[in-house]
Amino acid sequence: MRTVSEHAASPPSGRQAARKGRPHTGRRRNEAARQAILEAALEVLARSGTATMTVDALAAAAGVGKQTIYRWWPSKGAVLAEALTERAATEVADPDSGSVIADLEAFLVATFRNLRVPAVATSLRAVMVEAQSDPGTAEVLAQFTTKRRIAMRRLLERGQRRGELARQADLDLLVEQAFGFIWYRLLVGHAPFTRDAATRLVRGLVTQAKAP
Amino acid sequence: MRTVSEHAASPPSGRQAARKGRPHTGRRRNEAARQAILEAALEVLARSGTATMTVDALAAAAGVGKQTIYRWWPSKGAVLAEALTERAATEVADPDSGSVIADLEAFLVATFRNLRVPAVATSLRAVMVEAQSDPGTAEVLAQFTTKRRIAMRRLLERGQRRGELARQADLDLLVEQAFGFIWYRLLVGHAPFTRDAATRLVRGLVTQAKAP
Amino acid sequence: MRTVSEHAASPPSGRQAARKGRPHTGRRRNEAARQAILEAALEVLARSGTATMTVDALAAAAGVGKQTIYRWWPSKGAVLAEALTERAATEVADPDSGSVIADLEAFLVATFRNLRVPAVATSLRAVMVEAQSDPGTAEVLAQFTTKRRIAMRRLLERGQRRGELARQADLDLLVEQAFGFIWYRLLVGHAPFTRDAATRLVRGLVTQAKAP
Amino acid sequence: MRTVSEHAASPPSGRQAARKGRPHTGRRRNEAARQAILEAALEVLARSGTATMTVDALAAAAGVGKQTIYRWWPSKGAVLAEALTERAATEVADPDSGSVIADLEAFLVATFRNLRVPAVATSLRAVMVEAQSDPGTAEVLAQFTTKRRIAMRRLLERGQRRGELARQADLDLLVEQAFGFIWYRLLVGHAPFTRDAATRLVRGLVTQAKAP
DNA sequence: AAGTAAACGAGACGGTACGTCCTGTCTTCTT
DNA sequence: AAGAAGACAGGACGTACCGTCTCGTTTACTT
Repeated sequence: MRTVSEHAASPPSGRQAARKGRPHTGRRRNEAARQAILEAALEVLARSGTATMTVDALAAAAGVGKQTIYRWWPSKGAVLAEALTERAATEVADPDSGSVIADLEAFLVATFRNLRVPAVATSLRAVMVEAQSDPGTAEVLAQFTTKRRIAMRRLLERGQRRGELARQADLDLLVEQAFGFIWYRLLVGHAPFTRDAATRLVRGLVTQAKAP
Repeated sequence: MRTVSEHAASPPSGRQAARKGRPHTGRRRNEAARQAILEAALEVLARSGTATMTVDALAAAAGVGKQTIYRWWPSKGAVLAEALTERAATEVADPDSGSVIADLEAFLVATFRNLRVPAVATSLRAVMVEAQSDPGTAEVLAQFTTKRRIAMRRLLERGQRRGELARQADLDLLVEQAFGFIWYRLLVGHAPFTRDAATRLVRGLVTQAKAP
Repeated sequence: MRTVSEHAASPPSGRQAARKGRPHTGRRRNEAARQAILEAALEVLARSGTATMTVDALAAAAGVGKQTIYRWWPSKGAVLAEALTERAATEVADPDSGSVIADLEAFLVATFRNLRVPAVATSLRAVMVEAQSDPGTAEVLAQFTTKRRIAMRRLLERGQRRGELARQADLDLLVEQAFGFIWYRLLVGHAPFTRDAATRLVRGLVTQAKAP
Repeated sequence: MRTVSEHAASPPSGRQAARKGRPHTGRRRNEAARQAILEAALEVLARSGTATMTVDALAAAAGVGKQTIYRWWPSKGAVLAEALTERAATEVADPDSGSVIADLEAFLVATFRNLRVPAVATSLRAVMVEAQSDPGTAEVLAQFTTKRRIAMRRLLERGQRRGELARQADLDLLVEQAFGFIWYRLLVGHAPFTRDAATRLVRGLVTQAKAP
């Protein structure tokens, strides 16, 4: 997986193109520190919410100097966002059973289950909050959400190709309705992420997608 | 409309009940200051987003002491929420043309037009951010969003009663899909609130609602 | 005694002249905090030298927010310099026995005794160091040293008026030789501030001052 | 002249003695780098004073890795001290005209002229500052100042032997008064190193030294 | 009219977190 | 092995806000 930090590390490689013969000088990035920071981010957040999620606490928990954080990430939120992205990639699969309904249900049920974990919900909320005032976080969040939308869209496209969904179904709209529903519940908090809610959402989306 | 500040102002009234014979002493609340604060809140926010929305800046912009803010509101977010609620009450219509499609389109086109005003979008984002950490703001936001959901639901119910929508259509789901779509775009910012987007959203919702 | 902080507090009074009718608004400076900071400065420094003399430690020792320090002093060094100035005023007297030799000896013996106290020597060194890179401290140090030079000069002037010293004696030169000797020993540390050293210095200065 | 870096460089030579048959392995010390560092030290210092005199800046200015500095010198101040010592050795003369007054005047006028060069004054201040917290620098400074005191003392001794100065004149005191005067002006900065100041100082010292 | 009490603009206060800077050490690749 | 480059842990810096706490003034009601 291509991470943000790999991207952040790319400028030196970029300079490589400019100055031939100097592919890299100096100590390399410490991968252990990177991992420690990402893990500490989730742990600190889980420990007691947004309040204790300070850069100092993060650095201390990771056993790292603050500068090492600021060297590779534009902000606290960007760290968090990357930590989330990395975990999401390993946790949410891309089901392919041959039936859109089943796939969509699997996808959303798994997502909802994930969101019932308080630490996950808190993390996502925190990233969204940061993104509203910090461009660095906003960018990482944009990448994260885009990746998720693409994942669901691909799932739907398979169903459409198989003729399970109407040819003229507006897949992008469906995807935005689905993730909109999720984030809205996550942020407004008026209703929980029950299994039943997932099922109803699937039924609604499929109904819309099948109609000619 | 019962505002937060009226609620916040109640303790003095509470003391009144406790100590008979002393209905009120001292200077009364300065209504001009209240207005100045609410207006300044929107203005400061519009000026340059969530970042500069500090209590000091708000107080300075309103020409008011900080204590005057903290005397009447529990938090910055509460001020903002009240400012928004007060304005929203005057701006939102409830169209009733006899056709759900027309009504829904009117409702959403108006909403989208509103969200294209930068100051409005910024304000809503700020309230949402504030609500994630401040319970007072969260409550106001909950009231606000509930009111909006009810408004759209009523609109849909009229259509359902008239037989325009399927009897078994999941109206609550439709409402959450709609507002989810809106808030998701507002917060992630990956796509604008074009008129076309509103139309597509209406079409999707109606398709889903009409299917048996 | 007019202190630096009083001076620093003067801008508001200065504005008073500009805007009539507004002699002062808002909470006044907390004199207790000022005292606590000055005392903490000496205490922290005495505790373990220049190393622990950080602004955070100073603030913590005084039970004060960092901002309260930065509000009234341009830098750490300026605090220290003021603390020293304030103490010096109370500790070093202006002897007047009728004999320059006796007075000068009293003055220098007292000064040397003071400099044998490690905390005092450390403080003076620290201020001198700060003054080399921080203009704020430099100014306060200049005031401090000027005051001390004036004190010694007045002592010598009395002797000159009484005819004890040659009329053409270069008093400013004598003063700079004396304080030069002191600071040189303090900073280079090649020899201690013994009583005998004080006596020799007095003899040398008087010899020079009496010669026609 | 035995320099600090020669001393610092001795451990490798020490290892040479220990392990016979392996007189030296690997690359030898780069003399060009040593020179570059010493020159950069003076240049960086002259550029804008003590504030910008950081190890990173020094390394960058010398086109050298930081480790190369730390490999050969115990501290920043030691570099500076060596740079200064090296230069001073070439610049200071020991006048011997046959007259103490003339010699002393020549010595001090030359010294004052040197101190009017901003880069020289800044460097000396920096070393003095560094010496207050770094023992290595303190030692080098002690050597430097001792050497200067001895130079002046020798000058005075010649005069005393020739009978130009009183036999009981306290030469050490005179020397400390002279250098005290100089460092005091250098560090407090209340008055410049004019030619007239040098002359007055000479007159004062000679007056004191001639009196019986 | 005098007294009393609350609200007000102003701004200082104790705290907390921020993002930057520097130090002295460690790591990588080159000479 | 020494060098240039530069990442690392650690820790101080000076700034920005927060929510609270005085100040002296203004306004309104009660005697």
